[in-house]
Amino acid sequence: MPKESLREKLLDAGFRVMYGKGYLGAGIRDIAAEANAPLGSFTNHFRSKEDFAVEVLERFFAETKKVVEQALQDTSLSPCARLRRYLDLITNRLESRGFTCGCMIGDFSLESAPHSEKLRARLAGIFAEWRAPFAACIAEAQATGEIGSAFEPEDLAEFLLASWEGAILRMKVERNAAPLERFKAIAFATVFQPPATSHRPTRNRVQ
Amino acid sequence: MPKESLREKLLDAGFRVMYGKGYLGAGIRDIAAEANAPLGSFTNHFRSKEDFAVEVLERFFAETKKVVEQALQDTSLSPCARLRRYLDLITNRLESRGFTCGCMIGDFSLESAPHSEKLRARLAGIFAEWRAPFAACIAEAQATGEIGSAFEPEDLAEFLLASWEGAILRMKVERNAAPLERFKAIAFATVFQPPATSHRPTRNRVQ
DNA sequence: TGACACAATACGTACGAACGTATTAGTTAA
DNA sequence: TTAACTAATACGTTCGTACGTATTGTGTCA
Repeated sequence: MPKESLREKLLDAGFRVMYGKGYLGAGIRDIAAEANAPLGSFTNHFRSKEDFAVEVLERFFAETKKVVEQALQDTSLSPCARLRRYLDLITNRLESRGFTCGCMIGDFSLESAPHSEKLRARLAGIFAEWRAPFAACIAEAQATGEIGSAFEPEDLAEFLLASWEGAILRMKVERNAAPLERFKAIAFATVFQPPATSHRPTRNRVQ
Repeated sequence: MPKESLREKLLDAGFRVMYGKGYLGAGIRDIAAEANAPLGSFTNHFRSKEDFAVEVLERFFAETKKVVEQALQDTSLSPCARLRRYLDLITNRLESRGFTCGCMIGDFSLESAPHSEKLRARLAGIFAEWRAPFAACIAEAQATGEIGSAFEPEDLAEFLLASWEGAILRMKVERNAAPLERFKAIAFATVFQPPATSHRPTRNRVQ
């Protein structure tokens, strides 16, 4: 084998730079410099910036999945508490960066979905994959009555993750935890609560 | 007065181009070309792209405020129905663009908040101004019992707008109305509903 | 009334930097 | 020796911005 590859270092650096400055905002040279790698190594390992970004996004998602696992598979907590735990863990991570960075998945959704069909398609897949364990957890909560069964678990999971992205978006402008805490307080006091009345209608179907 | 100014045409074009391609994605030349204006006119009228973007954002917000007014001041509807009407009006607008464009305020929040302190500060102000009429409407709904009073109207308004931004974000990736309809269905069946039980605790305070 | 200075704007062009990408020579280790 | 990779440089384009000049309407004064 030849010299030790800089591929991993480039992806790590790309993760940091793109997380902070977005897809368009992060230049190839910024990334190479952050990785202490020459520009040629980038060309050697990646066909294009777009392909590179897909791999970086994959990395971010892999990290996110770890957090999901950590929170949602903690069977010492009730299903609902597990959901909350996930949001708390993410909150801690966002705080550690001073609330300046949000979620790369959300960032890419807004910024690169119009530019790159490749990224958009992958993002759609990521959302589906992301949602699954949450839907499972919500289904469990519905089975125990901890959450109302008025909506499908998949719809509630989508709602949770999408709205959470919205809270993160607000956080980025406000630069503090208030939008996150507000979301958690309201969501877990309303949507993710036992059914209020006993005469709930049959399960709603989101059209 | 000299020749007819191209300032307005440039702002209109900037609105269209930046709405579609984002702040970084939209080049000065794209905008000038869209306005059928020479590049020099841009320089003549605007100190910088950043300053230009603030004015474009102002334009978008002015349009948004019109929709807010149209929906929230329709006293033929109940307060809660007015909130829903706003979301429906926005849904129609998003549909007319094929769900490819979202909300410029949200887009700029993610994309330009890290780059431009000027834009970030204005965005924070815009959100506060945007929230006010919703908070008033929610307060009215709480007074009539149409919505529970467990949370402050301002917090609920923030929650509504932030989560709605999250739904729009998802819409941009999915390219259809499902995330929007899902949000409306769930939100108005849970958060924006009368208090479920009669023994609600005293009003929660979001920390 | 008419010449003229003025301000505001249009307009074409140019600058320097940064962009993403490509090329080529050199280095390393199996 | 050869494949994999580093390393440096170069290419063509586009970026945001700046400058110099032309053009146009307006107010002023002889």
